[in-house]
Parts: sequence; C-alpha cells; structure tokens
Amino acid sequence: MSTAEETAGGETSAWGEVTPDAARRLLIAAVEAFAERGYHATTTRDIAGRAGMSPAALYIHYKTKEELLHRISRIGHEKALDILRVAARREGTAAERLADAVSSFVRWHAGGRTTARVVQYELDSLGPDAREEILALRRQCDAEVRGIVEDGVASGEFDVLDVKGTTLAVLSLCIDVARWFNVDGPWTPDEVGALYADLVLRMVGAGK
Amino acid sequence: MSTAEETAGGETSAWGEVTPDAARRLLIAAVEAFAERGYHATTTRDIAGRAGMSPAALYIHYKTKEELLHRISRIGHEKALDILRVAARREGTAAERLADAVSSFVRWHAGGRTTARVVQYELDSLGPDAREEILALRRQCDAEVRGIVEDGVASGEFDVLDVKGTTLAVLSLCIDVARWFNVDGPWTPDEVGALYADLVLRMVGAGK
DNA sequence: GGGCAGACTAAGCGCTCGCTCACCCTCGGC
DNA sequence: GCCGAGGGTGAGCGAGCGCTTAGTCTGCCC
Repeated sequence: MSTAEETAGGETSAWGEVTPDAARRLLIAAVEAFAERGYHATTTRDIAGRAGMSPAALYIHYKTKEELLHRISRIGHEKALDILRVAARREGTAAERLADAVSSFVRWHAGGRTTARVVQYELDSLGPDAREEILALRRQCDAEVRGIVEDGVASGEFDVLDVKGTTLAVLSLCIDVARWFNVDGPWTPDEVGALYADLVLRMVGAGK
Repeated sequence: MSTAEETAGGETSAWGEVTPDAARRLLIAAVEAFAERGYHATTTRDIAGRAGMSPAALYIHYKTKEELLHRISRIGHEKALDILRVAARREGTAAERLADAVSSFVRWHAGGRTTARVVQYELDSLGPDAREEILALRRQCDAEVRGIVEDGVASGEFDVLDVKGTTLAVLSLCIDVARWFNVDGPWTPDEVGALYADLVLRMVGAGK
C-alpha cells in the first residue's frame, strides 16, 4: 500500500516480500543489470557491485546466478497474473473488463519496463524445470484474458473471428510494450494504456 | 519469387548475396545459434562447429563475432524494409495496402522466425555505431507504415485517434510474432498473416 | 568480557571464452 | 615439378567468467 514505487535506477515495486535486506538489494541490482545487458552478458561481479557488495556476497543469499533470474521471473509473473486476475474478475461488461485488463497490464509493462523486460524476454535463459514453472504461470495469464474475450463473444458484445488467435494478439501487443517503451519518450504509461485499451476494443469489435 | 525459402535448419532466404560459400555457411550457422541461445550465450566454437569448420576459420571471413551479428542484422532489416516498401507503394486503397503490408510482414516474421528473432531482438548486442545504422533502417520501416496510415486517414478510409501511436502498435504487433510463433503450433504463417491483417484493419477503423 | 553465529570479504581455482599464430594442404600458372 | 597464394587447421594465449574457501568483522547472549 505504501511501498516505494521508484528508486534511483527506475521503477520498483513488490520486492518488499524479499526479506533479508541484502538479498533484496542484490535482486534489484540483478533486475537492472539483466534489463540493461541481458542475462548472459551480466556478470555476478556487476550485480554485486551495483548492490555495493563483494562478488562472494551474492552466494550467501543465492545458490547461483540463475536462481536470481528464477526468483525475479516468478515474482514478476505472479504480479502480472495478479493484475490480469483483478481486471478479469471485477464487476462490469466484458468490454469494461477487457479495457481494464489491457490498460493496467500495459501500464505495468511501461512503468515497470525494467522488470517487465527481464520477466518477458529472459525466459529462455532459465533451465528446463524453472522454465516450465514460469510457462505454467504464463498459460494462466493467457486463460484470464481468453476468459474475458469468450465472455464478450457469448454475450454478443464482441465480434471475433478467432478467439484463441485474437487473445494471443492482445497479450502479444501488451507484452511488446516492454521492448519499445522509453521513459524519455513522448508517452506516459497511462497514455499508452488508454491508447492500447481503445485499440484492443476495436480488435474485438466492441462497439461504438 | 522463386527463392528457396526452406533449409534443413528451418527457413532461409536472401543469404545468396553473401559471396564466399564458407562465409555464407558461417552466417547461416550464426543465425541459427543466435536465434536459439541469444548472441551472448553463443560461442564462436558453436558457430564454427555448426558450419562444419574449426573455430579459427571464422576469423578468415569475419573480423569479430559482432561483425557476424551486424551483417545478419543489416541484411535482415533491408529485407524487412523491402517487404514494407513493396506493400506501401503498390496500387490500391490504403486498406488494401495496409493489409498487404501487415500480412506479408507477419509472414516474414513467422516463416523466417529464426532470422527475424535475431534481427529484432539482438539489436542491443551491437556496438553503438552498428546499432545506430540499424536503427536508421528501423525508422524507415516505421515511416513506410505511418505513410499508409496517414493516407487512409486523409482519404477518410481510416478512423484513427493517434496516428503515431497506432503505427507503433501495428509494427509492435507484427514484430512480436517472431517471439511467440512456433512452427509446430496450430497456425501457418499465412494464417497468422491473414488474422493479423484483419485485426489491424479493425484497429484503424477501416471498413464495416 | 569470552565465545559464537551470521554477514561479509580477499584471494583465487578451474574453466571457457574470443581470438591469434605457426603451419599445412590444394591448386593454377609457368 | 616448383611456387605462391588463399582457405583451412591444431594448439594455445590472456582474460574474464561463475563460484569457493579461509578467514575477518560485528553484535549479542551469558
């Protein structure tokens, strides 16, 4: 509720649940480094340095560099799923719920671009087990959005040719915001969220 | 028109212009390796091995590993720009040209997913100079699509709130196909191209 | 104030990386 | 048949990687 949303490096949220203070600082440092240079190009020395610690300190709190990515990825996906769930299960028409889901999901990808980039684009750097765990969360995200689209089709609000394909396109559109969004660019996260909600409603033929 | 589109490793095209035969084999090997594991996780030994050569052979044809990525990126972006230019400059209404641009651009990203993945997602691995050269090509891609959208708005075919934002969303949607498309999945590149052309026409308020 | 647990560091191990170098084939011109 | 050039190789360099280990510092219970 009163969690700090901004740090020097950019956005931050919800890392409050990571409990030893040093472990949290290392995690945030890792998010920033992975987002900037990618997982494989980031060294453990770089992460530790950003957190103001020696390279060895990392291994007191995490077993491997991959465990850092795994933890970041799981927390991030849980947050993303939470956002979509809240929007999908609120009161309102399918159009209202879809617009809510898209605008809040996009706001998260734009405002939390650093985190979202790692979460969405470094999945392949995980080992098979961790990867499969994260993919399960991702399928749940897909199911939440598809549920809204199906509701809209059933109620006649939406006019959609291919529910599965359209759902995928909607999620794809939102996720890719993390790739191109620039905090110094012409839009705020709110503006992109509003624009995208409108575009998505047009995609599902919700009506005028 | 009659260029070979498929190889054992997946899709390939247009690499015919890379002239010493060994250099072309190395380039294709690099595309496959970069697409699978990412630039930084790929070793020069892996690239050379895929091309059936010793690690040292790579340095006869390319100065560094980065030069391989640079060459791949430039050729790929030139191909992408060419696709968009052909669609933008053909005869027809703005809606026809936009649908053509989207469906052919999406087909390239889906069918040539290996190449497209490298081209679209490994840009940050380039040095500043090479990166800037590629970004210039990317801005030209953006301009081609924006031109079609502006034509449609001017002629009254389209109903768009934010031309710049909508153009970005259209390109973003197409590019992200390279991230999720799976050759073993339920759709062919042609089907995704047709679905996306329909979705994009809805986004710009064409027709109906 | 002695002892001990936990957080942290300096130093460095073993390995693999991008890249180089000394050498070796093969082949066309004379 | 000898020569030179260009494409190729095996071995290995210096560097930097992920990670470990021996030891230090700090604070707290008795």
